[in-house]
Amino acid sequence: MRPVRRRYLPSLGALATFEVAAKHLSFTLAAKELNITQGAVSQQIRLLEKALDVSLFVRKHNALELTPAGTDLFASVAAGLDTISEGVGQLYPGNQPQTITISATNGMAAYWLKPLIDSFRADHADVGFVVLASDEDGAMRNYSGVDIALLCGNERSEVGEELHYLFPETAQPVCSPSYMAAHGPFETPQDLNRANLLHLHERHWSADAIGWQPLGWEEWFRAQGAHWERGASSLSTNKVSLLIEAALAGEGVMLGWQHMVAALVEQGQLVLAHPAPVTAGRGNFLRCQTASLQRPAVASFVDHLLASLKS
Amino acid sequence: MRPVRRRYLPSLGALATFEVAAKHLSFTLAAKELNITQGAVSQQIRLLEKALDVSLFVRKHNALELTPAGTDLFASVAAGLDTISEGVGQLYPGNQPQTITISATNGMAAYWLKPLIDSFRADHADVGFVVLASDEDGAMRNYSGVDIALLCGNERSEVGEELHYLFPETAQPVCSPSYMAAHGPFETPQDLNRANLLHLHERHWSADAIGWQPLGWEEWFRAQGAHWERGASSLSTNKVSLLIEAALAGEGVMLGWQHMVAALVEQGQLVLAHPAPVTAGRGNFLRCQTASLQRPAVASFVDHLLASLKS
DNA sequence: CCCTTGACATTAGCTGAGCTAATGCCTGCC
DNA sequence: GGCAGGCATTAGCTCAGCTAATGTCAAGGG
Repeated sequence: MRPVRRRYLPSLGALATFEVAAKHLSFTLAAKELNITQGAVSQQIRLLEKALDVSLFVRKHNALELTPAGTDLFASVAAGLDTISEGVGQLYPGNQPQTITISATNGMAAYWLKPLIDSFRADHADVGFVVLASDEDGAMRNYSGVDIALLCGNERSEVGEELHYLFPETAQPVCSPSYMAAHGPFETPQDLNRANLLHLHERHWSADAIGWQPLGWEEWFRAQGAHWERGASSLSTNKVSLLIEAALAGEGVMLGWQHMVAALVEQGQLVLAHPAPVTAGRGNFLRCQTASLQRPAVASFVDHLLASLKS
Repeated sequence: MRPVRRRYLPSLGALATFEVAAKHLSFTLAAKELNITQGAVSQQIRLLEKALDVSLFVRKHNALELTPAGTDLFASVAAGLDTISEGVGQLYPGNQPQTITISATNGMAAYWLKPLIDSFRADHADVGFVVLASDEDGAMRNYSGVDIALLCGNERSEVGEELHYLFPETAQPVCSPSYMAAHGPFETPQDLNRANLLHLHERHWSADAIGWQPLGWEEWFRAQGAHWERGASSLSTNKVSLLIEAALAGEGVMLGWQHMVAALVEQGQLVLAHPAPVTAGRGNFLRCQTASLQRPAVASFVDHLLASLKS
């Protein structure tokens, strides 16, 4: 049986989808934020325009523009949803002082999350964090005990939780500038066969909290259509931190996840040994309990985190 | 597949349902306004409270009260939906001067709708009305040509339209005060056998625009568990207006639909010959095109009409 | 000029939120 | 004690909202 229309309005969910699409001017990015497919966004917008009997977007090649009607509607829908969100948020007053509990894998926690927390705390010194990191203990992802879980995979949310797509699982070869000076440059993928390739051991991937297909040098060479000669390596470990420290020390070349090494590359501590990436068909997500999101600090942090992905 | 949560909010449709329930302080009345069952409202509110992890209502016997959290949420959700409604309404500017086209049966148009239009125009003198009334022409209900249709039955809305429950189909015996003085009182239903019962002819009920099971004296006596002696009657007509004029003139007793005779009873032109009602298992509805509702005058009139049912 | 890329459009098909219908529970009223 | 009326609950139905796949189109690069 067909849902009833309320307040003479079309689907309120569709209006919220419209708001996200209008914000991004992209159905694809809206789909990512909402964790649904681009086709679902496209269809929902189409049905909304039909129900309202008005065009909201001008479709251009590889771009969207809002129509004047769409611009006006975006303003009022965003304002209306802001009002509603504020009201829902105020159901949970007095949550001070704030502590936010987050779970993540070790590498994610140390090389991506903590810097982000530090930048957040620059403006929110009153908010404390509990960071629960492990590659082995799968229970860390179980989230009755945490506010936010950072996850890799193809996640789904359950009743009572929210899910946000962060970025794809992409890695590139990186090494220290000194290693590059001594052994580089590596102009073709094939050239990396002469480097000391540092390995993330199979045990990392099969650990309980990860449980994914490996994304290592074998996958990298295959993606570039090059032949991996499987030369000797000075290090293979299941500990990402040991790997990164070895790379920083100039020991060799590691495959570095973009989100983990971006800051180090920016600071010049690491350089790209070769620009070619390898991407797994999975993404990184943030999953959060709805109840936690009613706490302003948690909502602020999630906003901060998502905003950081756009800069 | 499960709908995604937007803006960390629970189902926006559920929040809109909550707003209606909070306004009425009744799941039953909210269900009537939304044209869904009371169980659907109850369930939706229960799931909303679970998702928010907060109680919004205190359930009392035959009554609801808003909790403090519910009161706060009601204010913000109503304000948010007002903002969104206003934005949607403004997609259709420049609809001046206003003309509203309404279809109804003859009796409904003459004895209920027109007084309502008059009271509305007291405050909206710039709005004109086209009233299309017929008991015979079923095409009047076809609503590509009308903004609003007043209907009797168990209606359903289609895509692109809204439906509102107005009131049940209930009738009571009425006559003029002079007839009452001369022939009354009628203390038991059986007593009405000695009155001149005025009849709405079968052709009225089988007319194309109505097409319902009759609701006449036979049904009234049966509902009271009394015996109808089928005495002679001075008038039987398929025209409700002729019937009402005969009753006003003191010719006899008619079965008067509450909504049609309420004003005449209030003005003392008619009195209840007997208070017992008969109710058909159907209701009266207002059905309206979504596109029409975007016009402010139409929306205002519908609000006026619905508000009049509460006083 | 052809191929690739990336974003929107569309469609077939799946599924659980949202609904109905029925019934139970509970309290106040008569 | 029985009735009335409103909320709670449940079994079961269905289509809105989604996925997955594919088509279309225009811009950019070789």
